[in-house]
Amino acid sequence: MPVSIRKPRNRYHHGDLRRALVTATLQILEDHGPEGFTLREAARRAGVEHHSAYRHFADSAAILAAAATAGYAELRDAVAGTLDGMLDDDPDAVERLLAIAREYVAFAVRRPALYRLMTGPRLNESARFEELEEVIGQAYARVQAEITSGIAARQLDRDLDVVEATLTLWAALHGLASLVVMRRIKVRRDQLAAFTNRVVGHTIRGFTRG
Amino acid sequence: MPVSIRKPRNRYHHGDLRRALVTATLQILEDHGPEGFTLREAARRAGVEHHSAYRHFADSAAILAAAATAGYAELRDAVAGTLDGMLDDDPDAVERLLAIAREYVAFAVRRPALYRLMTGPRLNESARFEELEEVIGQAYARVQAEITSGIAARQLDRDLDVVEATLTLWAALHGLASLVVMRRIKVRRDQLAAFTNRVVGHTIRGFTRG
DNA sequence: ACCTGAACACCGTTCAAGT
DNA sequence: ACCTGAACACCGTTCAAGT
Repeated sequence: MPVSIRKPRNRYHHGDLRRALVTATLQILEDHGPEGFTLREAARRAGVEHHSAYRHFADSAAILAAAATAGYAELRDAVAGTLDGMLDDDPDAVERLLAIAREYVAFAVRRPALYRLMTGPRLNESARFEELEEVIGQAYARVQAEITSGIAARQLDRDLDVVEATLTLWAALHGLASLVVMRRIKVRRDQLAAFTNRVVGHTIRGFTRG
Repeated sequence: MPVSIRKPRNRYHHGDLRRALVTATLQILEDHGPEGFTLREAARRAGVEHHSAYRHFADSAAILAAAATAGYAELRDAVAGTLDGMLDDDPDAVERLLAIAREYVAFAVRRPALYRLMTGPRLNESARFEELEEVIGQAYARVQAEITSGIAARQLDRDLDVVEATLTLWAALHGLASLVVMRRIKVRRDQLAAFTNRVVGHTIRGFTRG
């Protein structure tokens, strides 16, 4: 008979089944793409009977929403990290927006299946998921703040509509990332940053001078 | 006993089951979105036992690919029709590219579920579907031709890389259409054309002047 | 509180016939 | 040639227990 340990680990997930299911979902996405996800497979990888997932999520869409939320948080942090890392050099607004673009596209290429989930039809009725909407809003707000301060610094056209410019950049980033991830645009990895600079540069150039 | 008619209509689909399945698929998309499609539901709407679909399609992805092919053909024709309709007035390249943009976004808004199918993850391994790739290529080629002649007419920057400019515009169109269709950007319908002009205008302005 | 287990109505795909 | 029908291994979700 084995010596019993104090902390009862035999309950297996110790209340972390929620996290385990999200982790399993992210793994499934990497292994089999967004279409490979099933609630049952996630439960299988987490080592529990599939019905257990309903203790932590309303339905299978809620698990995907949680994975997408983690993805947007990573994207938001990657963008913020890059911008914060540039603070010392204080480059101009165009450079900072290009840095956002490179980071955004790099994220999509780094996690293609997760990116497709985050922007794909399975999250269509995502208004249900507050936390997801919030973290998307945070990522968006960071981009808008950069454009706002670029205008204030007179490095972008002072007549620019901030909201519309942010949406324009967002659309350009998503469009490019999406086409690259879907392999409709083929770029070598070591060319990706330069390619992103040139493509998004066209749009950002449209933001300068009146 | 009913009078027999010469043409044996009782075979029900007369060999048009393929078309009937694609039509049914397009209807399902309109009714329930891209996630609502199942092979069995398409067969049900076409009035046949579900297995009959395998006589005409390799698998369920092939039915979706056929629906997407029809969608890209419609998009290609809509864009071409708009451009051809402008021939008399001979407007400049910027105006013609904006017309493409408005038509593209209008198509996506007109057929949101079809658009999401056409650009979504379910068509990921679309390289299998020759006809689909071909019709996408045709739509793409029409856009590239406009940019090429815009450069020749000195209305766009002569140093523009035609391929990269086309990819840039394509990304801008897809990004905008996608965000609108996914309801991440909310625009009133009667504002959509003007909004598209302003958003894509930023990018196209990046194509002008050296 | 958290997880199991059986059941239900689906799904795509394969095998074997029917006409 | 084209469609049916039964079967198989899945799926998400619900109901009812188990500890």
